[in-house]
Parts: sequence; structure tokens; C-alpha cells
Amino acid sequence: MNPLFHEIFQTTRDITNKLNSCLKEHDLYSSQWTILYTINKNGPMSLTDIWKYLKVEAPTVTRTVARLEQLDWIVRTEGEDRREKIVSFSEEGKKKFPAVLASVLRFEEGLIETFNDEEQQQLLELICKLKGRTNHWEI
Amino acid sequence: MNPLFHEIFQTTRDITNKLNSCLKEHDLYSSQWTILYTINKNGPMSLTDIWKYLKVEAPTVTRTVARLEQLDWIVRTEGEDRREKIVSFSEEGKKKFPAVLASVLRFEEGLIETFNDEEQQQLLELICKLKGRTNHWEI
DNA sequence: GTATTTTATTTACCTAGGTAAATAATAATT
DNA sequence: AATTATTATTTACCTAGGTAAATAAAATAC
Repeated sequence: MNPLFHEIFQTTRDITNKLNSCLKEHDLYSSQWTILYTINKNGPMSLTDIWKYLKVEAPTVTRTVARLEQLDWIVRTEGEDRREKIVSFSEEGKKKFPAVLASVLRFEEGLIETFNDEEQQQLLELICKLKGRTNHWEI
Repeated sequence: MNPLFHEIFQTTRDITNKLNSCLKEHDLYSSQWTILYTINKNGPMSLTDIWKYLKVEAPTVTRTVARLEQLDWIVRTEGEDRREKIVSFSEEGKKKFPAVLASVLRFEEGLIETFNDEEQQQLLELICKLKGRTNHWEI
């Protein structure tokens, strides 16, 4: 395997693992955090809103949202269209979110602090260019 | 979440998914491919050799190697140290490997073809720098 | 107005990563 | 030599991604 891809995969694993240990004190995992962050940013969302936004398949979101409901971070309510379920913060979740956000922002800051704006921009552009290339591989 | 991290995660998911569909014609998944590639490069290896090389936990390798044995890609033999199991290609696996390698090289080439050497080098360096930062986050 | 199609979600099951603890063989201590 | 510690692998179980198919509600077609 091209060492570039090897490094990219390993780096994302590393980041996910470290993010998970940073989230441990809040009894959360990274994918759970991602959903909380998303509904905090966008307000109440249906499952479809969420998986389209995160570009992940629907069953993955169903599972994580179900777990978040068990843990009393969010509630699922029926939408006007009775097929859809709307995900929003529970009272508990609303209270606890800011502390998690603070932890994660500190973590991200630690990752990126030695990157200047130009380097961040370069990395973002190169990654997006690489992602764009994946579309040229349709079976 | 910082859009940079979001893009990196999404890009690796995209690449893995596309690699999986490229491997489908060979009845393989990406992690299985990674192990085949590794023993092709390094020759017969113990499980510990493999997980240290790939920087993945041991149980993950145990599982994937067991699956590869079921599928008759590899064989596990007892080492001189009777605790360790040595992983090497089966006869079938040895025969089938080159075709898979060719597919994957084509796939990787398609991903990277619009990157010149400087861009590849830049991306590799930025990713490695980012990975290095994860070590500064010890709980 | 009924039948069909589409859409939203879920269920079942696969790979793929992780941790913690069990087991068995080897190495080290005493 | 017997005990203890280390090492290699495995088992059990968690999150986290995927696909395929089931279900139920809504939208569309006829």
C-alpha cells in the first residue's frame, strides 16, 4: 500500500482513539459526540437529516441515536410526517453538553496548535482533493 | 468539529468504501487485503509481527487472519516458540495475490494521479505532523 | 379511490476498530 | 527445581462503519 494511504488511515485511527479517551470522562464515544455536536449546531433533526449531513448510512445513525437515548442525552419525537423521528437534546443532555464541547475544543486545539493557517488550509485542500478523486472510481 | 477533522474522517471512509468495492471481485475486504499485502512484503510473520507492523491491536489481527484462513488465502503454522503462530500464504493465496495487487495498484493510481510529487510529499508530511500531535495527548 | 411507488426508519448481519481478561508457553527469579 | 513474571494468542464484548431486506407512512399514478 502507498505509504501515504497507510499514514492517513493510521492517523485517523490515532485521532479517533485519543478523542475517545478524551470523551471517556463524559461517558461518550466519538460517534455519539459527532451526533450531539450536529444537533447542537443545527437544532432538532430527523434521522435522515443527520445521516445525510454526516454522510454516513442510516442504520449507523439509528444505532448511535438509540444508544444516546438510552444514556439520556437525547429524545426522539414523532415528526409531523409520522414516518420520521426528530432527534433533539434531553434536558440532561442540554445541561451536560457545554462541558463536553469544552473538552473536545481543547483536544482539537492541542492537535492543531503547531499548524499555522496556511498549513491548515493546505492540508484541508489536499484532503478534499483526495476525497474528490474517490468519485472517479465508480464500478 | 473542526471541518478539517470532519473532512479527514470522511475521506478515509470514502477511500475504504471504494477500496472495498474494488476488492469485491476478489472476495476480499480492505483489512484482509492489508494483511495479505503485509505478508507478501515481509514474508511469513507471527501475529505479533503483524499487529506491531500495522499498529493495530492483536485481537483485530487474530480475527482477520482467522477469516483469511477460512477463505484459504493463508495458513497458520506453529512457530519454534510454541506460543506464536506464523502466518504465510497458502498455495491458493500465492496464486491469487498478483491479480489483487494489480487491482489495488490501479485503484491507488486513480486516487493519486492528479497529485504531483510535491503535493504527495506535502500531504504526507502534514498528515505525519498531525499524527505526531496525537502523542501530546496522554491522559 | 385503490394500487403502486417512494421515503423514513429499523432489523439482521457482515467487516473492523477498541479494551479487559483468560490461557498457555516461555523466561526470569529465587 | 519451583515459583513468578512476561509474552503470544485468544475470547468476550463494546463502538462504528457497511449492505440488504423488512415495515410503515406518505406521495403518486391510474
